[in-house]
Amino acid sequence: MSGIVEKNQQQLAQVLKQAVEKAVEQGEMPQLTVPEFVVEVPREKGHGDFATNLALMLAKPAKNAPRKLAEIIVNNVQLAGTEVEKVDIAGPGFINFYMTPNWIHQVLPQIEEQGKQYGSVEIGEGVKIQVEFVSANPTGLLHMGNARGAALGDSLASVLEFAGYEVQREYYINDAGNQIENFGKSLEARYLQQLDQDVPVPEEGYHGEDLIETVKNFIDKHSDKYLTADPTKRREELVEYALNEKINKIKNGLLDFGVVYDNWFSEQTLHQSGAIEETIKELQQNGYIYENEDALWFKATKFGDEKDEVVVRSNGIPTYFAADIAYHKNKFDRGFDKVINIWGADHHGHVNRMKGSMEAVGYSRDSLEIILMQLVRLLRGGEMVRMSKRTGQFVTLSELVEEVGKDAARYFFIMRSPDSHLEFDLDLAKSQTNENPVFYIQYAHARICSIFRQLEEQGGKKVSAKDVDLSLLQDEQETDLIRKLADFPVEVTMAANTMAPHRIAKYLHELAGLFHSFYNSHRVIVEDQQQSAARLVLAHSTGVVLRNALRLIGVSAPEKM
RNA sequence: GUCCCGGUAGCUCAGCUGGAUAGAGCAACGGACUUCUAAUCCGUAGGUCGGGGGUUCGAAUCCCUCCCGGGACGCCA
Repeated sequence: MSGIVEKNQQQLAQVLKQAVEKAVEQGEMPQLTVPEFVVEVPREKGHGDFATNLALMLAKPAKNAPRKLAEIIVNNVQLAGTEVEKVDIAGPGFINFYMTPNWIHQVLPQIEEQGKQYGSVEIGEGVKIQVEFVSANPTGLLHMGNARGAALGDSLASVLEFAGYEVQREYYINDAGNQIENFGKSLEARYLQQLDQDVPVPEEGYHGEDLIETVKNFIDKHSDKYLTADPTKRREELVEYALNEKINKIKNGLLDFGVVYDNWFSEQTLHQSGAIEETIKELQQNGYIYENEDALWFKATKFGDEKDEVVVRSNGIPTYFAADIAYHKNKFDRGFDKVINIWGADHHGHVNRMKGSMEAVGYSRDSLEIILMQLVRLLRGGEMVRMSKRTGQFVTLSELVEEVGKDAARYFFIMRSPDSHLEFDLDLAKSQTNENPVFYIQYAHARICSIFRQLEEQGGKKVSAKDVDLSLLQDEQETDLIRKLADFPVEVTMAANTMAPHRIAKYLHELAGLFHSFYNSHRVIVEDQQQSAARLVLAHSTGVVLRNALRLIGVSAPEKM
């Protein structure tokens, strides 16, 4: 189910290879194996529809000038059965192919036929991938970093699915360990404060004011019956209640953001099942653990890391890292061929030892892929919004969605590469003007829908691409748009291969732009029935592709604006 | 000090597994609404791709080095 662009590239690569082999056979070139070469789409329109660097790559092995070799190739290439109309040799030795004017039109019936599936490819071949993202501590609310991770992870998962991978979305709930201890102490302090006791929130605790709310809810339910209870018991009850509330809030917040997980994985289960102990034992047996100052250390340096890392503290409690090793081992045990984690850049020190630990338990370090995202800078009124989790001052995901809407938020978070610091301008995201790329794209879709509403009002009807003379679409704005539609499967492939959903955002923006140009230069519904039908097919196809691409990034395609 | 990410138009960023004359959006300037939505379009202008060296037929892209900005270097997560 690959697109026509890729089909033609593959076909050309094939005939080019045969041309070289034939030339060798006839003694026009010395004995050689055909080198790696590419059939690419030139940046310049004047360089044809496709071009190859084959002759340049042959220069060394064939010991001949590239342009001379290009001539030999062109003389030997068998183009019958291809859509090639003209071949040129240009520049230092590129071979340029010009296709028949209608080669690109085939994509329109293809889009009609495949509908929601158009653009999907099969490069994944059913390989099982897990994408774990957000996994924020259930001790608080989701902040902008989590939001970026949510948009990125969900979109990446969608892209991979569309590319033929079998994908699972997972959230890891850190509901155990040290931070839960602190969480309990913080809740306890807030609880006692509500009951008029003068107890400060611990220095290393959670100072967010949302905990006050949580504790109030707890008191509504249980009144002050834990005021005099055993502190351990009191904290346990508070933690259980609060975790439940927080996780539900996180779930709902993500749901409003269009993110739905296949699995919520609890860290507690790793402690309870003994998986952590077992994993440490396995590491020990493999010789990657040693003791120092009463603590157990993992030999991360054996796997290229800078220093070793504690897995069990001197007090006998395993570290977060130990749980993480057990957790990631568990992922691979579940049969995933590839595991992708999306982390904030502040976790980068964790990457190498995590990968190393997977090697230490018998998996490949390369099967664990970690995408690090850079920070989000929030701007309002041209000024940076300061965010501090410790003081509890930050904009939450829910607040963001309420302020700018799900669509704008999701688009803004994925429109930049994860490597780039994201500048999120709240005013821009809210603005309903041409500055805002989300509206620009959605407007293109709304316009298309409007055309079909108009058509219906006039009593006209849609015609199938198969019954239309598509060769009537020859104007530049028309063919540019069709060419872009044909690129969609290529974009999906690229986005999946490089794990880069921002490519889809960029593609959408370009596609919308080409549609707007077309729309402004041509009326779709015109007197000439044939012409009208052809343009309606084009408009409809554009609508399909816009919807498919928007779906991948979780942005809606409104019919009216 | 070591490691990671970035440095491309006034601003925000694509392009980076090497290809031909480096792109987009916004901002600026000049045009287009009796028309299927002007939330749009058309045009103009804007560049030492951080600096320097190297590899090659060819470098924004790969290698080395330096400079600048951000981040990470805990028996925290």
